[in-house]
Amino acid sequence: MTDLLDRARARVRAAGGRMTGQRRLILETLTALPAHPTAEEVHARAARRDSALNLSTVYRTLHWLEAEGLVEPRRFRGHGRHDHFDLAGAHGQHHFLCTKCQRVLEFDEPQVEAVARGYARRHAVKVHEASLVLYGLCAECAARRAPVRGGSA
Amino acid sequence: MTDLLDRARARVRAAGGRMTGQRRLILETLTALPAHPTAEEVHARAARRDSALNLSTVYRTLHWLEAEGLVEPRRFRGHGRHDHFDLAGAHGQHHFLCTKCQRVLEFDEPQVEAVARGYARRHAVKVHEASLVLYGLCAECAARRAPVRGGSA
DNA sequence: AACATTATTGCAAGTAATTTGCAAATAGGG
DNA sequence: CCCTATTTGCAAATTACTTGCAATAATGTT
Repeated sequence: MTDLLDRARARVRAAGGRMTGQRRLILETLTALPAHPTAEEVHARAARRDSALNLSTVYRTLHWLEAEGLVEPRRFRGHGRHDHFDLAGAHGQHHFLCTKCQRVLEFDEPQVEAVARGYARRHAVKVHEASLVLYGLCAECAARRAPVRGGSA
Repeated sequence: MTDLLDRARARVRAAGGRMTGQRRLILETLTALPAHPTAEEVHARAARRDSALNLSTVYRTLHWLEAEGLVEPRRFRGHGRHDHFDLAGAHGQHHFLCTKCQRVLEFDEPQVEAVARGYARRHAVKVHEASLVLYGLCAECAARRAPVRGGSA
């Protein structure tokens, strides 16, 4: 966790950027928050430590971190139209989205990387990232929607 | 292609919706346009046939078609923050995005569905849709960025 | 074929998320 | 400690999409 933070700080330096208090705070906030927060959520949480922190600074910092490859932006269907941000490598690469309760579950699955490599080879492209998103009903919602056979009769 | 249109029309009927001129036009426009157009693009093209067609009608129709399962919405990183729409089943389920030239290539890959089924079984969830997105450099951009070894010396 | 009913449309105004211009602040090198 | 370019806060702007409402038109009924 903090190891990620250190890597991030080193990279920020290497990129020739200035390590301002705001950037440090935003980076730390990203490690403290649960997965895929929105810019508003990062701002709300970081503002607990620096109430002067501006939302546009959060947006600018997140985009800068993204350009440096330190943050991965994501968008989820059914979650309005805002962006979500994760420290690169801090969470599972793939996601399951419940279309009923909007729950988002992360997972990793090496087979996906194998598919990506196969595609890259066959089409002569370079693949830097693979993101699988599954849409469906989570265990709870599925159970509620399709009760056990003969259950309620 | 027109087979898709017919299925769509039947479904619209079955859903109890009225088959208005605008809906027919939007549906036909979706089959005529290249993959994943934005609402603006659908509107622009459809307006060539009915200049009175309003953009909000396009949005409402696309969302309604989505609710009926006839249209699949997508969002691509690096393509601004608008939604893209495709007639369900009209295009490949998965995508490759070139992070340099923004090109989007579609593909199908049965192995992905296998991964989805495996995940569904292990986690007791129901998966209705799986969407894999690969980010990287297309063949052209990869060739331009990393010339053949010893090429320019 | 005219009519009633109610879904759908066009228009204009509204909203949410994000972006930008600019003057003031400040990190980091000399 | 000072200089300069980078970064910040603030407010206004922009983008992509949504909504309220009166007018219009699709479909069942006669």
